[in-house]
Amino acid sequence: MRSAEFDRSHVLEQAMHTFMEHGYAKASMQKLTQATGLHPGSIYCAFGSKKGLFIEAVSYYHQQKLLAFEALFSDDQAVLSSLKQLLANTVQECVQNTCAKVCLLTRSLNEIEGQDPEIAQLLATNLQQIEHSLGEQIARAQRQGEAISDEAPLALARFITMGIYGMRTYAFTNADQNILEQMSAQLLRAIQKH
Amino acid sequence: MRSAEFDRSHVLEQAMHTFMEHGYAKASMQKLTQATGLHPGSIYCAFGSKKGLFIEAVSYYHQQKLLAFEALFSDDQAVLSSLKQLLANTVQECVQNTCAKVCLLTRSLNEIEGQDPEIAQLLATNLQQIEHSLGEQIARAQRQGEAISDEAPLALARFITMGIYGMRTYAFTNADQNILEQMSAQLLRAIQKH
DNA sequence: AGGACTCTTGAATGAACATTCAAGTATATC
DNA sequence: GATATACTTGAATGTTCATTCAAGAGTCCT
Repeated sequence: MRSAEFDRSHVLEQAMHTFMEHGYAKASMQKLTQATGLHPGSIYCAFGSKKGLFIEAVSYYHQQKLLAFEALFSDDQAVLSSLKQLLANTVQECVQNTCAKVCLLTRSLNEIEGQDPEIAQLLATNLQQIEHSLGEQIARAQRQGEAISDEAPLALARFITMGIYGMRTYAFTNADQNILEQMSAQLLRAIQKH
Repeated sequence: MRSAEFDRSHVLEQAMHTFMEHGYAKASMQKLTQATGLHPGSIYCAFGSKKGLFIEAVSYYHQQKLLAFEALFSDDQAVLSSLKQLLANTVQECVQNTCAKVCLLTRSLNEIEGQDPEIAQLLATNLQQIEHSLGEQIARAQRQGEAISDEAPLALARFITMGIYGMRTYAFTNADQNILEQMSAQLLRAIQKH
């Protein structure tokens, strides 16, 4: 026996950054071997293929986003203020000048469309899971009497989710923090009671 | 002298469809020659490169969208009803099962990020032009006393634009017509007077 | 210490890619 | 109809790509 010499999390972290920076197609194996420090053979041994590595990197990204979401929406805090923070964090990501400005899930979903149904399905499922969690939080806000619209919580969650997707694409045309903050405020207002 | 044997508009139309279906990177010259009926040499003679062909195909797409926009927002009609129709048309595109479901501009913008600043700039400029036209229409609606929020027309136009971008990405996760129509209604409500 | 097992290495492989160009072909002008 | 001037053709080019694999090296067990 002999255990693998590399730290799987660290490799996935680097691969994730490479895919975020270059997209799926343009993240060549050469870039991936440089970023991860692994040789081609090791990547194929550990992940099977470039696609396999991508799928694990996506899952790694998704896991991180889920954890951040759960940390943000802790039970002892108003849902609306957590939501406001979620949008503020998204804006902060969008105005970065690093690969952190992109959402690996939404960017890859746009790229992969019509190419690989298996990857598209994985991305969609991951995004829907976050949307679903958001729906639960909005339902909680309604139960707790926060000043939120009495529409179906899932409809409100979808609307916010769509808004975040839209902001991410919008930021590629104009990564102006003030504009993105104004959009966040408009989104929040749209789901509040008035 | 001898005039070109192919119809430039027809070639751009076919190239546009190929880029919409496969994205920029995966639309290989082989697929492009098959779709357009042109041989590689002819494409390079007429458009310089794959990138040159893409840029012209994007401009062709943009031109079409601008014409459709102007036809929709004719002067003798309430802006809000044209806007409603614009969103309904977008939903119809999103639920198609053909390449017509994607917006070449937003999809390419997501794909190209961090790869080719020249193309990114072109896409952003084209998208901003439509956003700007929408802003003018919203200003007109305000002047004509339609039941629309009295926020800055550009801010409202940005919000709708963002919403459309969001719906397009959302549709990749769940192309349900009812859901997309509900989102459209939520977007419209958010910019109306209340 | 020796042998068995497994992981690592990185050059080699073949496919797919964008691009070029010399030969071929059609048109226009005189 | 001859010549010049384009446009068309598609095989060839060189590059880049994902992937493989045989040789090498490390680790564990007896």
